[in-house]
Amino acid sequence: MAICDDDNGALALNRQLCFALYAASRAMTRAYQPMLQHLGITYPQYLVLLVLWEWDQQREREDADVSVGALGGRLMLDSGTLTPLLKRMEQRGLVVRRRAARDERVTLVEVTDAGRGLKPRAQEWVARQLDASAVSPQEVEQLRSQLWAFLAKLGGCGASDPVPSAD
Amino acid sequence: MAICDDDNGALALNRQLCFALYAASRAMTRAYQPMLQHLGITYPQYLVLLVLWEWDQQREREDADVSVGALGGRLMLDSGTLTPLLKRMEQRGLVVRRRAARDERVTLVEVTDAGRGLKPRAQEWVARQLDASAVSPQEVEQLRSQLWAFLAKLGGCGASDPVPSAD
DNA sequence: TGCAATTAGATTGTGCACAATCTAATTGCA
DNA sequence: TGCAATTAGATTGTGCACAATCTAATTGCA
Repeated sequence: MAICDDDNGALALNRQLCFALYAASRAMTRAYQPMLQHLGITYPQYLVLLVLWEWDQQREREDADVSVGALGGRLMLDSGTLTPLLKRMEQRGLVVRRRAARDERVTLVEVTDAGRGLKPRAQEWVARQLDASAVSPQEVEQLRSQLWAFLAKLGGCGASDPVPSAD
Repeated sequence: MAICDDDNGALALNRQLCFALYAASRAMTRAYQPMLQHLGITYPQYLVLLVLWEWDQQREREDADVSVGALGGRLMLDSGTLTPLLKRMEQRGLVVRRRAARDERVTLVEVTDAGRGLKPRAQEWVARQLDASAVSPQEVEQLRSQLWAFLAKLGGCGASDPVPSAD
């Protein structure tokens, strides 16, 4: 094979990014394992709870219920992923699922007290990890904003940085 | 609920990063779908091929065979993921698997001509995408190096940037 | 106002990830 | 030199992701 290294060119460069994303995402999941195992949930279930915790807090009005579609929109996941995941969470008593009264096609998801109860523990763990971590808040912020800029440019189905410029 | 927004604090910040990584990784996979479907492979299979193409080229000596373990080390995947994946690739004629003669515990993986044949098509597609993309090579490079720095700090099991500082 | 088109989830099937465990081959030391 | 410890993959089981399809509810227009 007398082909020089440049043969890889664009492939090699692009590969670095697609592989880096893939590896970093899995490494992040791995880093959360000790906490998740302790709480008895999975990483995607944790992400669902983060959204539910946030929305649970924000709602002032009684009818601000969360549909499977709204959750999927926020997490960019479809019903094929969420339906079974939410059923498992329901079995563990973390959420309740019920059909909306005014449109029976819609399934509403609500976090239970048990689900809310996991929040302080998660919060404490995350805060401790950030303190102990070699990664500075500035690095986290920079990486986060670059990832969202990248996501937006990938034309990702309505992807928009939930923290546009300042928080 | 009279809890103020700061309640989310570290949780919200950290959440942005872990979710951004998760979403960006899946968005990247999604962006590759048109090509992957055309080639009849999956995203992880594509990553395996990238490694095999690279190593296939580099080997000058006849015995530079790739073990499942070496592949797993490079991709940070274990045998539970790779074994079935490689079997599927073997069934499609993209790779050959055989036991090493000098250590029967080791399984060697080799890319076939059919597997090599996909490379030009992948290369062309990636080059075209990069040209058409709204993302500049500088952005790609910056994001890539930051992800690797982050990966290394996560203490990721021997994770090291394959392109340490310059390429 | 009835019926075609749309919409929201649920279901089905394939392919990862990964923890836990198993099996067979190999090492290395008593 | 025999046998306990180690090592490399393979296997098993659970839980995502997601494309494709299905079903039931709802809309909206002829």
